[in-house]
Parts: sequence; C-alpha cells; structure tokens
Amino acid sequence: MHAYRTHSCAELRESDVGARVKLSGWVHRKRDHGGVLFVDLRDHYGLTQIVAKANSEPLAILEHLRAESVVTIEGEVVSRGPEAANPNLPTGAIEVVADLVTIQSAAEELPLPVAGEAEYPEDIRLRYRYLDLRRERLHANILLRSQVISSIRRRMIDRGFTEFQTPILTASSPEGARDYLVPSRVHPGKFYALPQAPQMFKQLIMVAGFDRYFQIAPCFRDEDARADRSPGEFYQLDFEMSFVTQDDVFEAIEPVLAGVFEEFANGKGVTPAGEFPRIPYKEAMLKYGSDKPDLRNPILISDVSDHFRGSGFGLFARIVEGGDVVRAIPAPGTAGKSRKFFDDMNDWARGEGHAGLGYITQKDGELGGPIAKNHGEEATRKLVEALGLGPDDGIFFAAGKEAQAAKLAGAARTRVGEELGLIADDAFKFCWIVDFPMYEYDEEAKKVDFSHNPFSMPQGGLEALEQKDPLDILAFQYDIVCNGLELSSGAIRNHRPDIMYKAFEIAGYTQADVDTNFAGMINAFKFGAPPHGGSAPGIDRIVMLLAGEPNIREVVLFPMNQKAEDLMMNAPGEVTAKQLRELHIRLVPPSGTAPKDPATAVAPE
RNA sequence: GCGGGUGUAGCUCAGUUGGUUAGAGCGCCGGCCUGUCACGCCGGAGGUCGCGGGUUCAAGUCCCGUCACUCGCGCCA
Repeated sequence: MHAYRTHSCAELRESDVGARVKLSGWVHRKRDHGGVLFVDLRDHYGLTQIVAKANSEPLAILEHLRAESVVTIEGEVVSRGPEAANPNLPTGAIEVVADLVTIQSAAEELPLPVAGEAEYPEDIRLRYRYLDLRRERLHANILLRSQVISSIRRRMIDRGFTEFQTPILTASSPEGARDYLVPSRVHPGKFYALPQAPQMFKQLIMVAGFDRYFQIAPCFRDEDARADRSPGEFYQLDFEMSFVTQDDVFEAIEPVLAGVFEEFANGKGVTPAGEFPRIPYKEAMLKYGSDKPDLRNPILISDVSDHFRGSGFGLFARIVEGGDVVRAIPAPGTAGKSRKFFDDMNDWARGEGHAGLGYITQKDGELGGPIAKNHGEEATRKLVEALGLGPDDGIFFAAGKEAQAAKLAGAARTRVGEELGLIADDAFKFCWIVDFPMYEYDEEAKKVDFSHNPFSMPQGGLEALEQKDPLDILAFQYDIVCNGLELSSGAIRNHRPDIMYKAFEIAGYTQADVDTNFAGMINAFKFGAPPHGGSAPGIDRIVMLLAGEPNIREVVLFPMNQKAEDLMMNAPGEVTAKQLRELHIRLVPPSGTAPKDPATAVAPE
C-alpha cells in the first residue's frame, strides 16, 4: 500500500464499500461524541468522513488533535446507510472506519480558522496566506486562475500564436510608470529595470519575423495599488501580430476573450466575438464620462449646454456662456426618492472635490428642485423631452470645464446606476474604446505630450503629424473594457523611423533623444520592420471578473499588501553590508529615520 | 503625498448620555457524551479597549496627535 494514500478525499463511493483504503489530509472538522468521533478529512480534492470507534487507538489519538493537523488514516470503507448519509458531500454515502492513524504534522492553535466562511483582517490573511489558501473560496479562485490561463494558452496556440519568454532584467525606459531597478554588480552605478511590459521586445519579435507572438507575461510597475491593481507585479496576456490593421487585431482576440469568458462565466451572458462595440474615445467621454464604461449600466449622459444659454438658472448660464459645459445624467424612476437621495448625491460630489451635482426631480410629470424653478417650467419641459425622459425620471447635472464635468458625470452615472440597482450582474459586456488622441496638453509642463503609448501609429501617418493640430491627431490606439474594468490597452505600432522621429519631435524630443532612449527599437526599424500591432489584456483582472471578486488580491496566490509589502516573506527587507558593497551602493536613510539593522548602516566604500 | 472608513479576547462582534468588576458567539484548555456532519452539555483560562498625549472627580466612549489595515484621489507611456 502507498505510504500516504490509496485514494483522494473526494474519491470514495458506495461502490468502494468493503475496501481497505488509506487517506491523507487535514483535519477539517472534528465532532467528538466521547464513544465515537468523526473527522472531516480534507485534501485538495474534497472531504471524507472518518470514524473512530469506542476504545480504539485512533480515537485516543484524534481526540487530542487540533484542526488543520495533517494525518494519514488507514481503515475500511463502510456504507453510512440511508439515515446517516450526507447528501451535501460527494463522498457522503460512505465513511472510513479508522484502525490506524499516523500524525504527519500536528497543528498549533490557528491564527485564522480554515473551516467556515467568516471574514478576517487583511494583514492576518496575508501573513498566513498558506492558511487562507486552504479555504474553499481562495483555493477555488486560484484553481480558476490556472484553468483560465491554460484555456487562454490553448486558444492562442489554436489561433496560430507562438509563446516566447522575454527578459526580466532589462533596460529602464524613460516613458511610463516608475521602474523597479536592479543594481548591476559588474557595472558600478548602472541598473537593470524590470519590464513594465515586454513592449519593445514583442515589437522586436515582429521585426525578427515571427509574425504572431503571445506570452503570459509578468509585468512590474512601481505604482500605488488599487482594488483592481496589484502593487508591483501582475500578469498580462501580451500578444503582437505582423501585417495587421486594427480590425485584424480585434478579430484575432475577440474570440479568445469571448471564448474564455463563455467557458468560465457560469451561464452569465458574454458579448459574442465579432460583436464587441467600438466606441470612439470622445464619444465614450461624452456618453459614459469615462474611457472604461460599464455597459451594463443603461444610463447615458447627454450634453445639455445649449439648453442653458441665457437660462434663468444663472450659474449654468454663466458656465455655458464662458465656454464650459453642462452634462445631464438621467436618474430613471426616482419619483419615489426623497429629497435626501438627491441632496446626498450632491454631498457626495462635493466630497469628491467637485463644485456640486445639481438636480431636477419629477413626479407624475411635476417638476421639482431649484434648477427647474429658475430655469423655468417651459424650458425645463423642453429639456426633459430632449432627453427622452418619462414623467417619473429625475436628472442630475454636472457642470464646469469639459474634462471635469465629463469625469463627474461619469462618476455620477456609476453611482446613480448602483444606487438605483440598474446594473445587472448577470453579464460580461465588452467594448473597445478606439480613436484615442495621440497627444494631450500637459497643463503642468505647459507642453504637448503623448497621451498614451508613444509607439502608436498616428492615424493619417506622417502627413497628419506634419499638417494637423497635434491635439486633433488620433492614434490607432485602443483599450478593451469589460464591465467598467480596463482589461488592456493596445495599438497598431509606429514601425517607421521617420514617423517616429516626427511624433517625438512634436512632444518635444529630439532625434538624439529617441536614438538614446529607444536605441534597440529604432535601430531595428531601420532594417526592415513589418507593420504590426497588438494588445495585452490583464490576466489578473480577467480572473477577477470571472471569479466575481471585487479585489485583485483574491485571485493572486501570494499578493502584497497595499503598501507593496509581502507580510509573509517580509519583503522588501534589509540586506547585509556585504551585499551593498558588492553592488556599489551606499544608503542614505531618509532624515529622521535610523536603520534598524546595523548591517545596513552607511557602507564603508 | 492627500482624503474617507475601520481598529474592543486568537477570530467575528456588542458595549446606552462619559459612571461600579468591559460582555457574547466561535476558537482554546479541562470534564461529560456511541451517529454526528456548524454535534451537544458543564466548567475554565484569555483584555495595554491599536499607541501616545489631553479634557474630566471619572474615558472603550470626548479632543489632539500617531500607527496599522483598507477604499479612493494623485500616479498608472
């Protein structure tokens, strides 16, 4: 007989009755009746009930064993009979009568219980991640993650993509997020950077003639965390294709995403491949107030600036006449809502740092609210009609500078949708956001800068760069969005050195700047580069959506906390003076702090 | 860097207007129990009320500061 087990804890059935078996696993729960004792034995696969009979040696051992201890049980499979069977367990028809118990590892008292579904503090969960991972929900999430990745790989390979690995130690890039740096021992004062994405490598793979590449790629960015953004590191389905237009990229990836979602959506609706709506950036900002709209939310924002020209509501009239905008957010079916509902929304907007959120109420067509009063009955009715609203629909207003008003309107749209329960959670709704602007005006630096990826091909090519107002130039740059979550951004790349130099020139960089900072890529483009493009959907976010988890930590095996610390492994940690010396590094502790470990005190170099 | 929320037993939480010895459930320890499956019953241990300062006759409760966790803003080509 095998040293540890003949079966898993999910395997035994009525048909195994009479068999002599060996099971190993964790003591999930224990029910001690004195004369008889039950143990739910758990492993990766499931639960099996173990019985220890009166006056037996197994009973004497198990009696004093704590939950989560690891044991090996040998015994006979017996039927529980109709009375004692547990229909909630796949193995519920049988139990194993233990006649031999070996303690493999006794558990101390637990900092967090494994059985049950209670919630626990985040830091304890992270410090004892291996215990948290034993729990059903997290265990299932991580398994789902593996299955999703496996499905993605299969689908990409089936569509003719080839998986390659790109370097982890690479060069720092002046663009983009903050880099994680790794000091070089061999080259004093020089550093590697961990890749923020394999961006340049995947483009070079296209130049190398490989045509269709993908990778489940680790990416590293030293930026602060969010609920949907891990600090430090995350994974992307990075892919790139040669000789393609934007449409070809969409056609290639939509079936992969739709397919994976359909496979794991548990019957929820998924936007079918080939039918992902394409929404221009400008339209998205107007109608949804966001470049990552949640299409499950039926509310659409409208620009109603013209309605307030010369209006009796002076505040909005002045805003519009000053060249700014007023946006309307319908609040359908709010006739029954109290004054407090509307005022709370206004308070919320002010709390978010906005001037406020005006509103008009309707009940059976009867108008209410200060804006309606001042704007005038007739003009307000016209507005309501223009928006196509019913007699019980209210309206919120976001007014001010266009970008700010759009942002507030978008946040209000989401909040109204949530408050009114308008967001159906039984669907995954995809869309593309397309036609991003190539450049934007950087108010702080007082100059034109890239608004997204500087390597994107401008729409209209060199001609557009030479002739158009930079702020009017669009790029072949696109995002894929699902349920309000940005899954990825991508682009048709700029593979022409002449267009590249010109594009950078507009953003204030010289040809020498480009040659220095992007040497590898710009040189490669001088020796025959195919037109190419791609994208990189975030794996963690895909799993998050499919697992229905609101926080990305719930789908990562060993996540860091919000401050980018690994509480289990104690990273980041201090290192020895010897290590620092080898790396030619001398620490300058922030003023007011003393190093905890004398080894990290200023290194004598 | 900034703003919001939370912090009371190992864990989940209650704790009134500031007022006697800070409670409950789970877990833990001891005892009882031969059919449970969130087993049950009896008993017990366990507290720097995050930390520091202040107001007060009196602070878990009020004020100030600070720390931890978290959500958001900034940031994220």
